[in-house]
Amino acid sequence: MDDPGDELLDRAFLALADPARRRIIARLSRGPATVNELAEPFEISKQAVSKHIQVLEQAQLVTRTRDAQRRPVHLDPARLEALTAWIDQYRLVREGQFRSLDAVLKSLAADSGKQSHESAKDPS
Amino acid sequence: MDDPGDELLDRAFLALADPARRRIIARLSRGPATVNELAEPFEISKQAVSKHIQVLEQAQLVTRTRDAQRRPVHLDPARLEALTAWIDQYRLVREGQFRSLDAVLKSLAADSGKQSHESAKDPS
DNA sequence: TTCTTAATCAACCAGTTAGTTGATCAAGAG
DNA sequence: CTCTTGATCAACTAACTGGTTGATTAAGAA
Repeated sequence: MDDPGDELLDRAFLALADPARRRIIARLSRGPATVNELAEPFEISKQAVSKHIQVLEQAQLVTRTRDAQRRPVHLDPARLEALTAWIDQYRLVREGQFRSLDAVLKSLAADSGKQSHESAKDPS
Repeated sequence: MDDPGDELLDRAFLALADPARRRIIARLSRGPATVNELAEPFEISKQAVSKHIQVLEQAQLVTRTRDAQRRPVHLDPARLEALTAWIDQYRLVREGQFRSLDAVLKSLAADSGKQSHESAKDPS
């Protein structure tokens, strides 16, 4: 009953449900950074930032390496893709309500012109 | 300093960070449903499901209408798109680290001009 | 009117999260 | 060795989350 992928989705979405962690993601998208570097633009303590990074790490959104005393944090875009993959399952399905579908239309070319979808897929 | 759109992102990601609410989203992607219908596959009480729907509603992921005593819940895909829009800002940026891009490549067909420059500013 | 159904409101409880401060560990530098 | 830097660990608090049960509102049906 427990989909093992569920917990990872839980952690990932929860990790992004915090503006500080989203800012950390944004910063890491420009390259790896240490805890001190990440903590600098925030008013919160370094320990608090370290906890945020732990949350991101448990969600597998970032990884940490070693460099002498420093522990540089790297963004792992693969997990971000898992989130968009989940969302993309649903953001299109009710055709009466969508808006800008540009990117998705090509990946749904097989399903064009219909509004019924008998997908027996039951994720999360 | 605080982006007002931030709070909506907070709520939306937090709303999705729960398997029950993701199942509700999945169910609603197949059409509107009442609270009782949504509560049926769960073991939790109807009140708990009602709370979940409130969370989704505050995140503007769903809307509620009125039909006699029933209050059918509808999925609002627009907000899901806002989430993918946020993620898409970052999921590709570090070219040296990506992994499986299969699904993404087609949606980036128009973006073919961008490629990597090897870590120009990063001491390793 | 009374009865049933659909759903929310209110109060409460257990577990978790985000933040703090202070101590500790690990790796160089002197 | 000692000292400094980078980062984590430990303990604690305040606030929030997810769930419960019981009462209440709202709309029809009898």
